Amino acid sequence: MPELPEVETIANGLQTRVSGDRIESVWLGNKPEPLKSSSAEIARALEGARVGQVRRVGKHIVFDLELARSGGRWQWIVHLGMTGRLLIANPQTELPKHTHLVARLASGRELRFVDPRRFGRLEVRAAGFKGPGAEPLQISAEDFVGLFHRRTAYIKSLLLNQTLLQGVGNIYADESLFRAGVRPRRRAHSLRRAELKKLHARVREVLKEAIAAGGSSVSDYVDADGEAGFFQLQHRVYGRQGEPCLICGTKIKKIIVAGRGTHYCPTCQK
DNA sequence: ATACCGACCTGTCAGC
DNA sequence: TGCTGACAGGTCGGTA
Repeated sequence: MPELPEVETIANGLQTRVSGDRIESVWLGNKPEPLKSSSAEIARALEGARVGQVRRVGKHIVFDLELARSGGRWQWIVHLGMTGRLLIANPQTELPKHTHLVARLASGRELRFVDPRRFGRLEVRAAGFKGPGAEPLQISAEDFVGLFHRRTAYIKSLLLNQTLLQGVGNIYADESLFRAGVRPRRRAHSLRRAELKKLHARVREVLKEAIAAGGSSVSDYVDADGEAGFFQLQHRVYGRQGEPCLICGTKIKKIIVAGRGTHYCPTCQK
C-alpha cells in the first residue's frame, strides 16, 4: 500500500506525536505473526524504551529506541506492506480488527499496528538501518543515470526494484513515467541520458508534490492521526484507464508490467 | 540477467 | 441476497 510519500507522512506524524514518549508495555497478537523478529525480541526491545527520532527509510518507518537498561542502541523497523497502519489512539477506543501490536505509552495513549492482509513486517535490530537502495530524494542525477543506463529490464520494473531506488511503488512509478514521457516497457538502456535525467527530475517532483498533499488515499490509507491524503486527486494516469489523457485526450491504457497494473498514455509516452 | 507466476492474506466491488 | 472472480499501495522465491 504505502509508498514513499505515505510512509513519510506517517513517519512525520509519529515523530511529532510519539517521539520523546516512553513505551511502558507491549501487547502482541498471536498465530502467524507479521514479524521478522520474534515476539519476545520485539517485546524486550520496546518495553521500557524511550522513543527517539522517528523517520522514513525507503518504505520503512524507523523508530530509534533509547533503552534505560541495556545501553545498546536499537531500532524498531516497521514495513506497512499493502494494508498496514500505525495509529495513535486512546485506550478506550475499540481495538480495530486485525490489530497485531499495541504499545502502551507513558502519556496514556496507545500506538497500534493494524494490518488486515498481514503483508507488513516488524523487526528490531541494532541501530544503523539504511535500507537496500538509494533514496530518490537524495540521489544525484548523475548517480540516477548510473543506476539504470546499462540495465536491460523494463524501466518500470527497475523503478520498483527497492535495491536500486527505495521508496517508489506502483502509483509513483506510473506517475513519474507519464511526466517524463517514457513508456513503462522501455528497456532502461534504451533511454537516452537526457531522458533518464528527466525521469530523475520527475520522480522527485511527483514524490515531493505527493508528500505536500499528505500522500495518496486510494482505498484505505490513513496517516498516524487517521487522516486521508489527497494526492490521488492529482493522479494523471494511475487508476485513469479508459479516461482521456489530460494532455492530449488519448484514452489512458492499462497493461500488466512486472505483475502490476500499469497505466500510461500511448501518445504522450514514447 | 530477466520475466512471469504463485504465494502470502483479507477486503471490496462488479457481475450474474 | 448471495456467490464467484478479479483486483488491490508490496515483496519473495521458484522456474524458464
